[in-house]
Amino acid sequence: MPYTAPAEINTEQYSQSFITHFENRKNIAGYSKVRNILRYHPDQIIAFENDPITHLYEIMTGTVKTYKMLNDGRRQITGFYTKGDVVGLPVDGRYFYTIEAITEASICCHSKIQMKRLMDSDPDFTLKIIKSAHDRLRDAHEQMISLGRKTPDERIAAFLLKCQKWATIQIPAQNFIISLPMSRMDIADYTGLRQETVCRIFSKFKRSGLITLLRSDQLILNDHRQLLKLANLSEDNSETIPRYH
Amino acid sequence: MPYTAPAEINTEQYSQSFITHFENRKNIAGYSKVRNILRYHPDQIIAFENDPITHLYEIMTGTVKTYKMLNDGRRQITGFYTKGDVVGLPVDGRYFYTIEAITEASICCHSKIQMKRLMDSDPDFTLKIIKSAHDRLRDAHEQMISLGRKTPDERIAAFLLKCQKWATIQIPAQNFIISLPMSRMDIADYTGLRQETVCRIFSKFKRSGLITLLRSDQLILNDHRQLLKLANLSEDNSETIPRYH
DNA sequence: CGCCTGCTTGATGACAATCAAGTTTAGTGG
DNA sequence: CCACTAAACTTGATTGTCATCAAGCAGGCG
Repeated sequence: MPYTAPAEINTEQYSQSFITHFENRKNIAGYSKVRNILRYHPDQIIAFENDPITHLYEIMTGTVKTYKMLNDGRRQITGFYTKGDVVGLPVDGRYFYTIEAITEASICCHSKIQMKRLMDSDPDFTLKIIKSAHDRLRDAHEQMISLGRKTPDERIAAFLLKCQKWATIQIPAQNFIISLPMSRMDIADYTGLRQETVCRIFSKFKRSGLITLLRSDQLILNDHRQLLKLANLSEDNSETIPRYH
Repeated sequence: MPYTAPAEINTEQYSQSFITHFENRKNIAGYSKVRNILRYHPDQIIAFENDPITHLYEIMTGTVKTYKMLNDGRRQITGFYTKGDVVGLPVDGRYFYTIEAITEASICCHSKIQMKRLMDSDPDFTLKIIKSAHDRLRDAHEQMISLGRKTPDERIAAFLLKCQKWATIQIPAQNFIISLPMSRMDIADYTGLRQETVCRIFSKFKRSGLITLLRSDQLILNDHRQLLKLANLSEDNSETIPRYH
């Protein structure tokens, strides 16, 4: 896959950034220097595994994935990220994952150096950075029990509920139609299954009325309660579940 | 399992703490107030999943594990920790894992409040906190590709190399004998296998000469090169591999 | 010594991976 | 607008592998 440099776009059209998002105010020392929004195309790579860490990335729009690969091509997707998610930490070291855009995505790239400087002057900001690390770590642990101990059905159920969560973030309120921006292969590489198995479970859930498949990338969750029960989620997702009508 | 409060022990006999460990100096404002070393017995629980976060824990001696459980008893061990490892972050929220001692362990408990206060006054200290979060996150991602995409043989190989790393930290230099403080069941719950499968792979590795089993909890790695190749580790572990004689 | 717990080995079966064949969808050009 | 192509998705048939069930073994401790 050829690497094409992402286009730098006008930052003025974006009202949000890492700092405003977390701080709910608009001006901080060094703000404009840090801010740097880039637009990425599907399948475009944002950062490579093992490259030195230079930035942390805040997703503004679109969906992004992180993954690790083995030398023989086996791949594990370690996370999907949408609006508001922050990938990376301002530390010296190398990325232990590749970051790749799934859809068109605008991403705010914060330089590590500037982040460090900002941390010195603003304790609240520092806490937000640590909070984002905590979020990533919670996700990772949830995924570990999924991969290590849950059945394929449970993993897919958990995945679907996660998708719903993202949907409610990107398109707040209403709308029960959930879009899956990622391919079946991506879902398989996230859940530790094969794409055929993912398909079969989707079909099974459809037959049992648990979900409705409008298209291969659009579905409706018909029975959240059942899905939640099946997913065996240990984290409390109740606050993000829209009410039934 | 009955919960018994850990014994508070004399802090004077310990020369190291989170701060001195990371900072290489001995006095920081609030230092003595933060410092609080407790001793835990095997199988004693240090913190429960879903309890509010009150402390972060720095392992001084012994081995500790974190795990998540499903309501039907399935368990995933998400990490093992030894001397120098830090578990937890100074954020508001709840532990998303249970922390339990495997061996006798002395643990420095740093109160979240004090940690936050310390972060305000010392940017270097803050960076160390973030670094420890980064380390935990790297481990988690490595474990995700292990659980999701590696074969049982590869997972055990990776696990054994990790054990060696811990051994070289706890007992620096020489000594090729590696002690496994955890049970077969623990290894199974860490690698996403069953204890019978773990046993079989141990036996297979033994038959092939890859390892020597002195006792069920003591072994020697006879062929690091082969083991590394088999483990398919994406992180660079070369610096922690002792030389052959 | 005998019991108990943890570890090891064996036999069998369930289930997801694999291999293979369709089917749908999206994109392209006449 | 439709024909054609390629890629993504879905379904089917078979196999291999790890979980399961079961039995034996070894070490630790009263």
